[in-house]
Amino acid sequence: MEAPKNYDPQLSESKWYAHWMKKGYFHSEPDEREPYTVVIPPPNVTGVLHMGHMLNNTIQDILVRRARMLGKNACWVPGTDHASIATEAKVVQKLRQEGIKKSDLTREEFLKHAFEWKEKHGGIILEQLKKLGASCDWERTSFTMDEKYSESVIDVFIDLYKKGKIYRGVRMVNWDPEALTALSDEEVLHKEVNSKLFYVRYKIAETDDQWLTIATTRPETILGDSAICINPEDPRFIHLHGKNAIVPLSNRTIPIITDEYVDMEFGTGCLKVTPAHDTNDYELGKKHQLETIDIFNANGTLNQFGLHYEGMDRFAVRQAIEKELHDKGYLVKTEDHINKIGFSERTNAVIEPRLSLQWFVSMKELAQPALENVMNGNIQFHPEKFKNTYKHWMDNIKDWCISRQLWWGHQIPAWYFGEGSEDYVVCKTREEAIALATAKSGRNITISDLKQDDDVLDTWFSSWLWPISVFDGLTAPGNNDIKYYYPTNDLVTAPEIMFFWVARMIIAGYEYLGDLPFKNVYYTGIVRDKLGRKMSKSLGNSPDPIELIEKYGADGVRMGILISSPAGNDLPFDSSQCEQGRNFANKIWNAYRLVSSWEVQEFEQPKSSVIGVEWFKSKLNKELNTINDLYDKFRISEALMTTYKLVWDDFCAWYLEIIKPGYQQPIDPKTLAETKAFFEALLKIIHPFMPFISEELWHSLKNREEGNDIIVSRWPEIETCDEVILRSFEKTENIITQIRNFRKQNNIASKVKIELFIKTNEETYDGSMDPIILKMGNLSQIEQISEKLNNSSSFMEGLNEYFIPFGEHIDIESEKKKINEELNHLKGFLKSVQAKLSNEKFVSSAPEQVVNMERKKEKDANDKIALLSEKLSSLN
RNA sequence: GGGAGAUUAGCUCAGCUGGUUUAGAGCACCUGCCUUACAAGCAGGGGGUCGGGGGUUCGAAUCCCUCAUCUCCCA
Repeated sequence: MEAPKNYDPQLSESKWYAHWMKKGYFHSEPDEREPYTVVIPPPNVTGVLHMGHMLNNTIQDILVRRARMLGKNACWVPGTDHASIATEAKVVQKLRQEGIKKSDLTREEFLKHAFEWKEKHGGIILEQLKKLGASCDWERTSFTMDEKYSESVIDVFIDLYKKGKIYRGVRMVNWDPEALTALSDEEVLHKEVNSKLFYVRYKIAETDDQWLTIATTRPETILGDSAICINPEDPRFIHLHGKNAIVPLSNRTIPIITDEYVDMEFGTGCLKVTPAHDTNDYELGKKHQLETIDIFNANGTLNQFGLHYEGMDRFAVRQAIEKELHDKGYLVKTEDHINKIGFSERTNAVIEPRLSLQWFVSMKELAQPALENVMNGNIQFHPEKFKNTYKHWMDNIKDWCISRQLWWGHQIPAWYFGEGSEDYVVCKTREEAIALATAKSGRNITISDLKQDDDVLDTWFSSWLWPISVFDGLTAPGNNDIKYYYPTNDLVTAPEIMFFWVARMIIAGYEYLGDLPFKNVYYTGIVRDKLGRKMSKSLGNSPDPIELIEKYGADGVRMGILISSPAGNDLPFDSSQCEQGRNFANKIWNAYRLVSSWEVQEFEQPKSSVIGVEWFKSKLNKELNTINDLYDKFRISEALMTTYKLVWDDFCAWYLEIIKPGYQQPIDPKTLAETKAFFEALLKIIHPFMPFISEELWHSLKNREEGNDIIVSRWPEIETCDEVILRSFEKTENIITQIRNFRKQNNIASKVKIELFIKTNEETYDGSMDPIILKMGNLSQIEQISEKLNNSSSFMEGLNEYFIPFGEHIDIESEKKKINEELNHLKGFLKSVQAKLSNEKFVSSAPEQVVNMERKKEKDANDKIALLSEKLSSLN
């Protein structure tokens, strides 16, 4: 049965994916081959596929498939991340819809709900990746809360604690009043916001009517003020040194202190100090031993220190207090002001700096090898510019707050046996805890005396072990997998999580295995919509990837998303790009239809086919070489573009047209065999980008033995490439284009045969390409002549002149115009060349080669101008 | 406020260890074609002086300075 005109992706995709799965091609076990390992950036377990995943996983699949074809033992480990805060937020929300409050549940009950949710929604994203064609080793699917995995997380906590790298302490942390947890610095997004600057006056103590004015963006925190601070150098406020001030509304007396920290230029030069609610104020408070008055509850409402505002939300209080300050004469004025405010990455709540007791990892020392090995190139970033960002962060690395006041995650293995700040032990089990606590306290501790820390660990405290723990590298050290697959090869991820994840994996890699976790990091860009906005669920501007796949085919979408996406660049995505991908698939499909339609008959290979084959062999090798090089440089989208042009332009538009027999004519066996061999090689090159159609046609092209699938075929080897024939063919293309141009300008149908005469002025002309020109130009003959041919249209290629005899309706004027345009161009060119050559300094100081080149340009241009001028005069 | 990067055809990007022809590609666009592989196609074509200014050099999109605009990271 004849193949349909258009390629239908639906028919091949599920078929071949199932076939690959059945054959176990994605599964990897250690063997004697060279390993090629990629670990997926684990998506949130309850997430759904978005365009960012599509880009990211397409790139990984391309790398993995190519490595497999290069004969490596390719292993792509998939999995999901428990994403503690994001998942917990979703579960809490879902429970709320059912009328259940988290606070009404015990930890165990809540976790039961969470696991149910995970069972129901977890892993949808992995199923979606299969639609994309991702060749992950699904037998190795990991989850950051798997038993072994969790064990390794806890082990690492204990180990770092024992090494003194983890400590517990009261610090100013980023508090998310909505999720009711602390966040790491990296989880806070700073945004510019229009706000107001409030000028509030404070009475100076023991005076009747002396005041000072402060400027603040947060008037509600007045109730937590512990001091007023001025710059000691500020001449305006010398009289305030050593005095006290009265806090409005609460009427507390607070000291006026001096510190260089205060910017005399900003606001009024008087700063109110609220150590409990601002990071800088906290530092000031510590320095000057100020009282710390925390006026907020955990959820952002005011507590008893908030006086009559107790129980109200912080933002409501800001409005109310503005009014009260105004009514009571404390508010001097307000001004519009733009400042940066921190928002929770997950809940988008305004972050409240809050003093609390948390666990921290001390990072400075741990970070050293991770910094060095990126800077010295042991780990390579693509593009390299991200090294700068990385270095900047690593040089200024801060301690990492790892405790989260959540339940979904790895519960911190600390056991408390008393109220004292040191009354705890860190260990794996309750039994160990009893023994340790007994020893530490010097009294007999029983189970009922022990309470495990309620908090869980930051999600990234488990993700940073990903390349190690998916291979059980910590719980079963030195096992075959970890020995074989680690270090992994390439990591493909977004620059946004360079600090969250990439940097910390590198740190963990060196700390725990003494080796890098991966050799290359490929940073993808952010997928944006046409308007340049980041694609997000809340904006609703992200197309559903699954719908795209249904519409354009997985191959089409893969190509569409990759075609204009160099590493590290944002990708403005428009679904019309997938059309290009779909069209390409269709082009390949039709090339196959053509090749498969030919009848074979025994006869001698036409001269044009002999040359065509010879040329394409060289062309294929040259471009394959380029493609390999681009892969090595991680210039994946350029490798795709090169492949696209090789297939569409060189193979379809040129090669197939050259060897194509006339309508209903047979083809000779030699040409057909060679063409099929080319087609096979091309399908292999296409396969990493478009796995489905390449597998489909691989089987259409030939009956294959069981197990002879393109996915496990060998990547084409580079053979020699004849540069001479390539250059000669380029000229031939020009000649044929000129002939087509002549036809078009003179309205001569492509079916009508025409004659071509050549006057050769170049010695190298050997006529070897004539059979191709004859066929592609649809010529009746090519004849060499030694004199100009009158009454003809002509063009030049190099210095050779080509003549096509005039038909009846040739437009001499347009012929002249054409020649004049070319002359003008050449004269302009010549002028620029001569300008250089007449410059003595150029001739004396430029390298000889360069000067000679310019001389040759000058000669060529002159020769050509002479020939064209002559031609022009012959037309007159 | 500190740091990094970018600015090349309508769009997305190459080119940037300075010199192989007065800048390349894909898409989009324009013109003509339903020429029996493909109109999801074929053939042909137009379009930028490389963000502005200054400098170094025999020579700059490519190096330096400066201004402008944008993006990202950090505080």
